[in-house]
Amino acid sequence: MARAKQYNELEVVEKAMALFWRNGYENTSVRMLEKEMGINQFSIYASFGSKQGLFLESLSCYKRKVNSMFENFRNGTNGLQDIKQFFYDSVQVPETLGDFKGCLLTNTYNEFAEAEDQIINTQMVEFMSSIKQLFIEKIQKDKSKDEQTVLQQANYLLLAKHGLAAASRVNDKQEIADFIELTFKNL
Amino acid sequence: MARAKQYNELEVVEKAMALFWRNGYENTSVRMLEKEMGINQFSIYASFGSKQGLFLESLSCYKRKVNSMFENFRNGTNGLQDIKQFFYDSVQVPETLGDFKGCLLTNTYNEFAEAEDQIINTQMVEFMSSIKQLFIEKIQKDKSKDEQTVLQQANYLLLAKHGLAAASRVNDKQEIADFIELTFKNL
DNA sequence: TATAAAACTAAGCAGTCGCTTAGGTATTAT
DNA sequence: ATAATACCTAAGCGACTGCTTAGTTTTATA
Repeated sequence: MARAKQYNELEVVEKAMALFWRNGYENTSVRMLEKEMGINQFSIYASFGSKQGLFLESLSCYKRKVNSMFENFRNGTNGLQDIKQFFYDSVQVPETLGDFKGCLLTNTYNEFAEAEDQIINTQMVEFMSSIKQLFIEKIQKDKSKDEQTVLQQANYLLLAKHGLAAASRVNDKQEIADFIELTFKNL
Repeated sequence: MARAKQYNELEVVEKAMALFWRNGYENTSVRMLEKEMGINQFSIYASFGSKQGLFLESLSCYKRKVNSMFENFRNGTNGLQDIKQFFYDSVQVPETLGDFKGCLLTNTYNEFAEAEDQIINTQMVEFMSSIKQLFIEKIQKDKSKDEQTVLQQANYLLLAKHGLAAASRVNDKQEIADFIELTFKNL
C-alpha cells in the first residue's frame, strides 16, 4: 500500500474558503491557494480536480459554517421576528468568523450573475429560492395577510437581504442597524 | 504637421464604458477593449495612458449619461417622492441604454470595495456621500422630522439604493417594484 | 515637393493564469 | 528487505495579462 495524505481535506478547504471569501473567485489564483492551504498545486488538483471543484467545496464549507444560524432561523416560530433576527445574524457572521466582507454566497451570486458557469449559477439560484420560500412561510404565520401581500413582502425582504449583504461590505454598523430597523417597520 | 486622429475619443470611450459595464474592470482585458473600441492598443495608451485611465474616462462618460436623470432628482421639490422616482429611474437606466446590468458606479463600488486603488476608491466614496447629502436635503423638506430621524432615514435609503442596484442585476421587475414600494411605505 | 510630426500597425516584453507532467520520496503489505 | 503504491516537489505547458517598442504610413507645413 501507499502512504496516506499528509493533510486533512476539510482543514485545507476551510483555508481555501477563507481566501475565496476575501478575494472572490476570479481574484483568487491557484498560486495563492497553494500558499494559503499549505499544500502543492498537484495535491489541490488530486483532491479537488480543478479550481472550480475546490470552490464548490468551499461553498459547501461555508454553508456548514453558517448552518447553525440557518437552523435557528428555520426552526423559529416567531414569523417576521425570526427574519429580522436572521438579518442581524447574517451581518454578524463575517466578524464572528474573522475579518471578512459580506456573505460568501451573496458575493458569489453577484460575481457570477452574468457568467455562463452553469454549475455555480444553479447552486446560487437554488440557494436564493430556498431563502425566499422560508420568508414566505414565516410571513404566512400572520393569517391576516392575503397571498399577494405575502408574496410582495417576501420579494421585498429578499431584495433587502441581498442588498444588506452587498452593502454590509462597505457600510458601518450604524447604517446597517438603521437599515434593518426601518426595513421591518414597513411590514 | 502630422495626421489627425482617425477616431473620436468620446465615441471610443463610450464603447469602452459599455464593455466595462458589462464585465467589470478586472474581467475586461485590453485586448477586448481594442476590439470593441475599434482602435489599436497603441492608440488606447496614447489617448488614455493606461487601462485605469481609460476606466476613469469611462466612469465620467457614464456620469454624463445618467446626468439628466440626476438633475431631475436634484431639482425636484417633492422631497421623498423625488427619491422614490430616483429609485425607479435608476433601475430603468440600464435597459434604456442597452442590455446592461445594474449601475456601473455601484458595480464599481462593490468591485473595488476591498481594493487599495486610491483614485477609484476616492471617486466612489465621493459619489456615495453626495447621494447621501441629497437624500438628507430631500428628507428635510418634511420639517416635522428631527435631525436623528433624518439621518436614520438617509442611511436607510442609501443602503436601500445600494442594495437595489446590486439586486437589480439579478432580480425581475416585479420583485424590484415590490421592493421600491415597500421601501417608501412608512417614511 | 521635401520634411518633420504625429498616428498607425504589429510584434514582442515580462509576468501571471489554470493545469499537467516527470521524477524523487515516503509509506505500506508482503 | 522488497516491491508496489500513491503522495509530494518542482519544473514547465500554452494562453492570457497590461504595457512597450520598432518601424511604417499619413498629413500639414516650409
